[in-house]
Amino acid sequence: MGANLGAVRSHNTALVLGLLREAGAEGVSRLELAERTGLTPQAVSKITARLREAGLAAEAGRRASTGGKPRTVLRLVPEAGHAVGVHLDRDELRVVLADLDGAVVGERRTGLDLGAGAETVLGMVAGVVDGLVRDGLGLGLGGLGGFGGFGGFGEKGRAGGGTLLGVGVALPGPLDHARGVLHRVTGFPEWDGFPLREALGQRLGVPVVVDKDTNAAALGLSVGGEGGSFAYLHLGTGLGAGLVIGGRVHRGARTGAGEFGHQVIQLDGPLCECGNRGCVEVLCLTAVGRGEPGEAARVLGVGAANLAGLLDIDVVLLGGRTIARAPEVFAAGVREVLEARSRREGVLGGTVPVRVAAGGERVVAEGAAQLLLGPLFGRGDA
Amino acid sequence: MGANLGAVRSHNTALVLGLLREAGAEGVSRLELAERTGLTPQAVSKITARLREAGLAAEAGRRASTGGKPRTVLRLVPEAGHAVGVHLDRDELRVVLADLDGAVVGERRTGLDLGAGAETVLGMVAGVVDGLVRDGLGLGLGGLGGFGGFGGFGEKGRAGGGTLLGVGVALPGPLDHARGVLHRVTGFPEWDGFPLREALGQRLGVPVVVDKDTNAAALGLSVGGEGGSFAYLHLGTGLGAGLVIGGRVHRGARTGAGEFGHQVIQLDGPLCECGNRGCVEVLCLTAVGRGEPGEAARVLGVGAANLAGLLDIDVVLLGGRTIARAPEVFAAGVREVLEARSRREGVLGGTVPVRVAAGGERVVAEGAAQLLLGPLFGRGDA
DNA sequence: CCTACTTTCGCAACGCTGTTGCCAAAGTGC
DNA sequence: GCACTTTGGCAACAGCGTTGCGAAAGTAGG
Repeated sequence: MGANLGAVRSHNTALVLGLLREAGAEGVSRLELAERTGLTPQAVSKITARLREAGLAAEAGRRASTGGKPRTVLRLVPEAGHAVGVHLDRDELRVVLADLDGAVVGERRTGLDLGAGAETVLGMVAGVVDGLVRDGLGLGLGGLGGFGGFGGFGEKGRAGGGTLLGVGVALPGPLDHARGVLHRVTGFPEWDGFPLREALGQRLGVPVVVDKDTNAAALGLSVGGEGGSFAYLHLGTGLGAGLVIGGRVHRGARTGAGEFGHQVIQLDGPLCECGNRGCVEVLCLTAVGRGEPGEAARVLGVGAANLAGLLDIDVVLLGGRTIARAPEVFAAGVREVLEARSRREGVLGGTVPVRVAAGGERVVAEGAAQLLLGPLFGRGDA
Repeated sequence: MGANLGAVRSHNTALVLGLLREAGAEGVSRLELAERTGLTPQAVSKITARLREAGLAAEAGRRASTGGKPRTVLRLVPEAGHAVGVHLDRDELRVVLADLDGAVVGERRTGLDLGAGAETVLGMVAGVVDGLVRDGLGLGLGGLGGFGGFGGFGEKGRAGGGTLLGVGVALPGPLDHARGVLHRVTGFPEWDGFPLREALGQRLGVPVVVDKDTNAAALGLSVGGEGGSFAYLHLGTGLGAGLVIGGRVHRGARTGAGEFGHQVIQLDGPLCECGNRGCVEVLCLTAVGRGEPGEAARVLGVGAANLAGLLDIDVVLLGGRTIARAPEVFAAGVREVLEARSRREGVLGGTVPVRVAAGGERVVAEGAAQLLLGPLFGRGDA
């Protein structure tokens, strides 16, 4: 909890690295970095010098002069590091290899039966990950080792395509993010209490981070440019939410946050499989089943409006397979409820916007990779 | 956003000060502080030496020996600083004077008509605050001046009963916490857009912080010992919530968070004065009006369960005049809903506990004082 | 082309942070 | 009374961002 000089260093380094990533290929000058961090130009120079020495940043041309020496533009070196993102769904496995920028440089996709048993699935995941890394980075796992702070980016760790930071795994159902232990994957009781993080970490020899699929997606969207606070509502075979509050994923003490599907919005309504009555999920999915996406959107909108009012978020993002089948219908329907409510209540700052999340079906896997990449840029749990 | 050495210093100082406050009259030893902050004992010695020199901390006896030199116990000096908390309600004005510990050392209470106009009310508040400070600290306002960081605790600032840090004002209705501007006090349109922070600050000559009543109460309860994350549900003439997430009050970007009363839990339910249908507030208050507190508690419980599931909070606290009339009925009713839901869903870590908030009717005013005291202990907005 | 000026950015010295090594102080136990 | 344990202050230290200053690299005007 207490801060020492090392903490200052890594905090400021992460901050600068984050701004470099945001700038993308266009780059940023040292003075702009100084302005945006509140640090002195000299401090930025020292920090960027360390980053350049580590191979994480590089000079990339210069700006036009404004009457004096032109500013030197710095940019992130995306190939300096990679992370693997695994989306483990009920019937599908998707694995992506992402560089520091978050850009996908390799992808594998295959069918999967989550019920085939932990060892079988684990072996499958390990095999696909190993193959992808071997192809993408030109080397296998095992010899790479982990990544311990910034010292880890020394000469030794780099080889071929750069350091592999680790593997992020996103999957549905309650789990313990901090310990990486699954709790209860709905419909697959054989996974109860499975220590996924440790098991996969030992198998692959690199750091592994586990999170709920909705949280991973929210993290990915947050790093991808959705600043501030937002809710990602995922409507697929179930309904869940990932919450980003003040730029950080909100998981709650037990990684239980985001139980959006079982918010009750209809007292004594129809019975949900969770045992309650009138949950958003059962109302929404039965409407979809009846072929009434408009009604489903309205129900989803009521839940979204509740959430937006309670947390004062900046934007609502929609995703998931069911949304993908009629994105505009859902977006419009949810938007209408939010607009109507803000009109009546005279909410400050206007209506909360509603959008369909960018990234499509790959959003969860990309977010899973960000579980490893994010901490580099100050988006981690620390 | 960037951190420099001054930031490290004030962060660690606030951390130590916070642990000293938590320890209360019992005190803490330097080594315990070192363990709990993660700092070295020597760093703690330096920090506490500064605090003792500033008059904020003092030695207070020693522990029993465990085989060597006994530990010296340090404690906070509560009289080293005070803050005023103002609870501005629709029909009542309550002002408390609190010391660094948050203990109330003086209180005034009087009837009030919020509709009497801004200038009249402002004059009344200023008069009561000035009288309370004069009696409590043995000096008037004006010569005291503000408090700028830790340098402000120099010899000059202290006089009589110690430094006055400022005045915190809590009141209902939407407002802008950052700017201290009211937006819309329900039922009193003459306050729309009133710059309360600036107006009262100029009048009193000390820093003023403005916040919603529910947020102030939540802050007070958080500092008072409710650690972690919780929701404070306030049921009085209206229904609102104050949210504490990870030890910090969550206000949202526009201070709009906590709109709990108008969460819709009954699609197409009875019309609420806000224009929506089936809000928790209208369902709950009409049940109270019908003389059915049990039904009101059930409705409140459904809303609380939605909130608890969405945010994964540690505890639900109840407060407000309506709760105070039948505290056990409400607590039991809300608890029952939460227990039933967690039983059905098999929520990890058991049921979220429900309690009636400590502090009674003074909880908002005490929390308002914490708007000034909190930042000293790392509970501020920074 | 040369001079004057502006702007960027690195080197060196600095102040301040927490850390480390060492030792005096203040107890207990035999 | 001696040996030992534990606490906590003094002094030297390493590392952080900051400040002062000057070299580098452009533009603008004669």
